[in-house]
Amino acid sequence: MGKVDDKKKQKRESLLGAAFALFTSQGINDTSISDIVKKANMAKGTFYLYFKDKFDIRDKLIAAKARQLFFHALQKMKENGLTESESATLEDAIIFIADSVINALDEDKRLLGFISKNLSWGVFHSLLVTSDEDNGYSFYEGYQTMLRESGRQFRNPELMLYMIVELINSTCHNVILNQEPVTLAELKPELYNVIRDIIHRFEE
Amino acid sequence: MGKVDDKKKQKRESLLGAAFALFTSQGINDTSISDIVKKANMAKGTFYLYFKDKFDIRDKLIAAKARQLFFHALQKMKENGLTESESATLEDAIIFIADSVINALDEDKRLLGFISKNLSWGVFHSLLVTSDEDNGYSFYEGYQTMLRESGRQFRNPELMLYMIVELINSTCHNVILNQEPVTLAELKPELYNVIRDIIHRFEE
Amino acid sequence: MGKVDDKKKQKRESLLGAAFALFTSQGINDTSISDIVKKANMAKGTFYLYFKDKFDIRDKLIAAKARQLFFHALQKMKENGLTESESATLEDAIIFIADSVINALDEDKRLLGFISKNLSWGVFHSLLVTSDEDNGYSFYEGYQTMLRESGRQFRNPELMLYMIVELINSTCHNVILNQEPVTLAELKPELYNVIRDIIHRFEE
Amino acid sequence: MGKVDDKKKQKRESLLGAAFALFTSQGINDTSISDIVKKANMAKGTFYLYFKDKFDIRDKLIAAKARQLFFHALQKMKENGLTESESATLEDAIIFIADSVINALDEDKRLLGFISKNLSWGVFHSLLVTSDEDNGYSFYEGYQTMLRESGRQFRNPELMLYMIVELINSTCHNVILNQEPVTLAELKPELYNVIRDIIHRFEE
DNA sequence: CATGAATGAGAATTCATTCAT
DNA sequence: AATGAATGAATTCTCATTCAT
Repeated sequence: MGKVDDKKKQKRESLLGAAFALFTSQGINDTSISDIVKKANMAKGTFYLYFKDKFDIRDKLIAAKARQLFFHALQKMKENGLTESESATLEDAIIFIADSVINALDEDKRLLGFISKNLSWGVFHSLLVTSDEDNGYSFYEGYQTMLRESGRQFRNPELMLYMIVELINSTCHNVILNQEPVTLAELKPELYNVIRDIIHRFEE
Repeated sequence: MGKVDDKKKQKRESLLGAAFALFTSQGINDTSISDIVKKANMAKGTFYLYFKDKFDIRDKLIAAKARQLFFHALQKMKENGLTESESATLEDAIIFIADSVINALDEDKRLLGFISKNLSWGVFHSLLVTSDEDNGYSFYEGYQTMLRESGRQFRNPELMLYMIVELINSTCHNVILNQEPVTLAELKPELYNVIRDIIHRFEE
Repeated sequence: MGKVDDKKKQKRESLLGAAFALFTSQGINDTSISDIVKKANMAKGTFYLYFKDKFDIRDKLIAAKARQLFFHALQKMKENGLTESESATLEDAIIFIADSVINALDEDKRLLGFISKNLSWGVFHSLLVTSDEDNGYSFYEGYQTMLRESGRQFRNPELMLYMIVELINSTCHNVILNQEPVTLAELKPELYNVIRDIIHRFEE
Repeated sequence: MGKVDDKKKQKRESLLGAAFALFTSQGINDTSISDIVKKANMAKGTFYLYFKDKFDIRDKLIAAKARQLFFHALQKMKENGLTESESATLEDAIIFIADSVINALDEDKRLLGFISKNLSWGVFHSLLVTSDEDNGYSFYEGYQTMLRESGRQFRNPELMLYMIVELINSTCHNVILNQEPVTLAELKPELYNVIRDIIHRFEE
């Protein structure tokens, strides 16, 4: 039984870890495969046993990190019992999740730089629909359940989500990294108001 | 002023043109200084007489292209006489400009790819406040004039603009390039509604 | 003898087959051990249990293929009863064999490319004198028998054979692969005439 | 005037010289671009200013060396006044040239190994028809002149030449390098006899 | 016997930048 | 001002071979 497989998983994790550290500290373009394997204490050839090239490992990393981010946000929401509360609206839930994610990114600016620059809708969407191999949870199902349980009707739920995600992603990036044109504290209330507006607009 | 200056300007333009063609067709990362000077019919050394490096010419290009885009949109608005119309609201004007820009980008997808990937708020902002060396027009002044002439009061005009610009930029990118998750025609009405909401939210 | 030996022989054959397919389709230089074992459905290490390296397996292959070629030619000659015919001269026999081999190579151009590029006199000679492990037949003995049975005397039979073989090999290679400077049909009569001349020259 | 061009020519020659030394001493496959530039005392990048890759420089080398070989043989023939002699036949002339080339290759076995392994008919033919850029001499014209001046008629002069060249090339290779199956001294008379036969065969 | 993960030297190629002309 | 030859560090990727399982 899997002593070998264990080792392989460990190597893979090592490479992912090293790549993440380097990507976030010096940028993807300035990180070479050489850098990654040196940091991971492996031979150069080993990299190619696990990943096709730099972009392959980048994509795997983004997916993993973004998934983690959402997973933590959902867990937090469950812990806070928001889902059971009578008065909590759909808006509250979505904003709670957004706030969790934003706070996490604010605390880890490197992660923000990495994810935000590379998170296209394509990646995000495939992340949504693919269920995690470890826990089998699909975010898109969760989203749909939330909408259903709210008892309300929405026109184009996917577009609604797209606009919310893109708005958050694009406005927070510069605000968190450069406090420009406002601070995060100033942005948040306005952002959440607009999110409420968006949801309202899509309700039938 | 003179023949020499003319020639210099011409060389500079040649380089900018060649770089733009290459950046948009093969991407910045895959374009070398060698490629640029070859396309511009110049010697390699000449490049360094006009630009510091690849990123220098990239930034100059983005600014020029984005400025052009807005300038055309404003011109179009003037031609259509929207500014003189009694009933046209501030919302109408802003959406008119947005629509012009979006349509231009939809017709020139390469330009979209180039600008959208590189247009950070920093670049956009410096573009706003800097007045054009040729015609001395500053977009930010124009924006403020528009707000003033509407006779209405807004809380944080810069943040308002920021959110609108980021929302447009981030939602249109993928929709135009991949028609995902909806087509541009489907996105537009929803997008413009949300823009109206944003403006409404910031009114005092 | 037994199951184990059978399995071993089978593995060896698998490797030889895979190597031949790859050598002839992509060339020896562009074929790696990795490619070979992958095609043979084996682990990399297994290769080294049967062959020393790429050149080892190449040499074994050439010998086997060349031997096969001659063996088929001889069989064909026996079937045609050329050997028993009264009027058939030594020249007729040699040209019959040459023609068989040339036709076979013309029909399998990949084999031609492979053999012709790698068939040095050294390999050919060792092929001649070594008797096949399976059927114990030595070509050189056959050649000598042919000469003896012709009842004629030749000065330097080995050199005579050498010149014939080299002439055939070197002229046919390019003609078959590129039809240059003439087609095979055009070459053949001239070639066979020269072979007759060569034999004549060596007769005492 | 060409101070720069002189330097360029010198660099090119340096690279060709280094490549030839290495190709002939360790083989093409075992010679890397790195080796070549190191031997030529240049930076690696410089190689690519003059040649596309290893095979490009190899082809240029073969052509140059083969051309040289023939040129020397022709010069020698003129010096010996063979062309003016009444009694010298076409056969004598061709064999004189062949002998010159063979002797040169016998004295420079490295050159032999290099040329003989790489001299396909394609290369040889392009060498024949292309006139040298330096002295404008085309070997094929010379060959045709020789035939014409002999006052005799030949069926397919190109095929005749092809067979002679291939026979010489293929038989001498192994004989010179390994003295197998005979020595060069033993091969020569037989070889030249066969060449006479070939010429005779093609006469109408 | 068989496996296949791991190695790490080394190959080809690119490219920004310099500098003598 | 303009040129373009030369540089050489840096990068990606391959591959024969070993060896613990």
